[in-house]
Amino acid sequence: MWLNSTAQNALRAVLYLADHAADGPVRVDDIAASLRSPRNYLSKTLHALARAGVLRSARGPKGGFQLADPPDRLALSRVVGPFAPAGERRCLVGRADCGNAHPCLAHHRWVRVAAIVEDFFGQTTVADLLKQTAETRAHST
Amino acid sequence: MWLNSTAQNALRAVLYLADHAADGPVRVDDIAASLRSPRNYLSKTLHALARAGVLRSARGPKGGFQLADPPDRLALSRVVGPFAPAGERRCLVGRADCGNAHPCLAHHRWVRVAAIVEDFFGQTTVADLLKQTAETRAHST
DNA sequence: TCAGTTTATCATATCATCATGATGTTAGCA
DNA sequence: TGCTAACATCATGATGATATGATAAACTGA
Repeated sequence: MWLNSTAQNALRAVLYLADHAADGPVRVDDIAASLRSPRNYLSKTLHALARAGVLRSARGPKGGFQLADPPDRLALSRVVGPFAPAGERRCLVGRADCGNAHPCLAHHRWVRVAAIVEDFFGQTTVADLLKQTAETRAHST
Repeated sequence: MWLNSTAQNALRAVLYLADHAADGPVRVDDIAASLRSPRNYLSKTLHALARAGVLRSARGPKGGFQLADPPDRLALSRVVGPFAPAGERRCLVGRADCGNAHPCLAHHRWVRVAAIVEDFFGQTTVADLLKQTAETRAHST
């Protein structure tokens, strides 16, 4: 819905890595198989995350990808940001000059909603999502 | 940001039509010139809105487009909905089977945010946005 | 150093979206 | 009827996202 499929894959891969943090570096093949995601395309995506400082990558035997920071230091915006369209504006109708100074008709109502969404990505960490499962498991058990 | 450019054009065109409701049918050429939007592409977009019951279209002299309902009966979701990707799911990471029964890791936190956004589109009407300008004008005058 | 493993990257293919131009279709009016 | 105005639609192309396959580069362990 809100994220393009590349960003979705990136987020799923990061969650997978966070869940397998204890295993050390994880190979692209393993992640791709688990997510049922195309290998080389995922490789490119993960490499972009490495460039963004979200992951660390290592080549050769014993190589693979792992988180560069602990999950509670990793906000979703850092995972998803590298895959957002370049000129991402905040105007609902796409006006380049829309802002508090020159608002479009929808601006004042829309900024409030947009802020909530941005907060979600900025405040929620990967650790929060993993915690969520722990709670769910506690309930369902 | 959140809407593709077709949906943005649709919304801007509808706002334009609501603002010029008194003029009777408005020609595509006039709308396209005002929005600086490609004529034929806009025509296709407006036709889709007509099929969706948002607009009425008439061909020939004295023809053009106009709103099918009063602006206060026209929620933004009706304007924007016809241009949302078909399989639009609500799962943040794109899992088809994600829901309260089989939640993905992000589900519980994300549904709250998604609901707020959906409320915005469902509750806000075109009339609300026009009203907004009136208020802004009142302040700035 | 050499062989094997794994990521990095390039060239290319595919598909949907966005867009243009040409042509078809319908309505009003003399 | 026939002309003109206006929307409707078709064929085609441009662009960017998604994806595949081949190859390069780097690391490990022997």
